[in-house]
Amino acid sequence: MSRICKDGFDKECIKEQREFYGIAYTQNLLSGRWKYVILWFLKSKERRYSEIKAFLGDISQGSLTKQLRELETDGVINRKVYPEVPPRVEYSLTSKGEELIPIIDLMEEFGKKFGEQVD
Amino acid sequence: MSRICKDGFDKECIKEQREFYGIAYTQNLLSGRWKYVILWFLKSKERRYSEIKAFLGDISQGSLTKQLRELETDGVINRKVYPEVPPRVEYSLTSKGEELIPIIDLMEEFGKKFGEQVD
DNA sequence: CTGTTAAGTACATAAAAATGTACTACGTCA
DNA sequence: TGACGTAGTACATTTTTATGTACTTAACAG
Repeated sequence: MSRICKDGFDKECIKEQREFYGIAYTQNLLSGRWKYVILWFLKSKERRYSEIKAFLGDISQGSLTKQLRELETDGVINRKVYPEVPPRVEYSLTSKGEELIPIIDLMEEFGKKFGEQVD
Repeated sequence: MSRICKDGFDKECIKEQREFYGIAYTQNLLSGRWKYVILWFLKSKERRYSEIKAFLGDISQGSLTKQLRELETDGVINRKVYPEVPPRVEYSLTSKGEELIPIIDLMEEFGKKFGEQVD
């Protein structure tokens, strides 16, 4: 998913005057090959970096880190680092992130309804 | 937004076994720089190609046509051609597309709530 | 006969996003 | 001393998306 604004959501980029400011903001936040799935996975409980990576399977480390950083920057996930060796980092939804759950749920429902018809 | 599968949603690409099949399907359907906004714009009524283009403003013809074709292929919008000259083409949501409205609405709500804090 | 119009198409190019490979840090275990 | 494991970083490269420019079609107005 390409962001409407390449680097974060720039209010100069999509002027507030534009009627579609709302969806544009949200879609920007969620644009990225894996973000929906990551959020979906964090929905039930906090997860370690390695768990997320294993769950997604095909994602590269660089990409995963990037997506997580963006989600963190956008305030939808928390990153908690445990000062241990080897390192342990746990990701969880913030309260803002929790508010995305209804959207994720509807999307899953929609996908289940229409996606599997193709089988 | 990058599609999880480059060319449509290939069930070989994301195996059904995967728990995240549902959201993956939906996010695939909606991945594209302008799709959410296009659907949002079609929400209230059918629109002509030129209206959509004018509304989006910055989109190129090629991109717009591509996004519309994908949405059509995925069955969320209808394309009605009037055999006139100059041509007239009207786009509208299909019933499947209508089912995306609640998602669009929630996203807009979320965006309005969190997006404008940045002002 | 020529210009105008809407909705495209075709193709080369640019920009953005994702990937692969290699490399790091640091305590612990043997 | 040296390998192990987690969560990264760096950077070059590939893949995917989006863009820009030019061209098309056919009826109608002048």
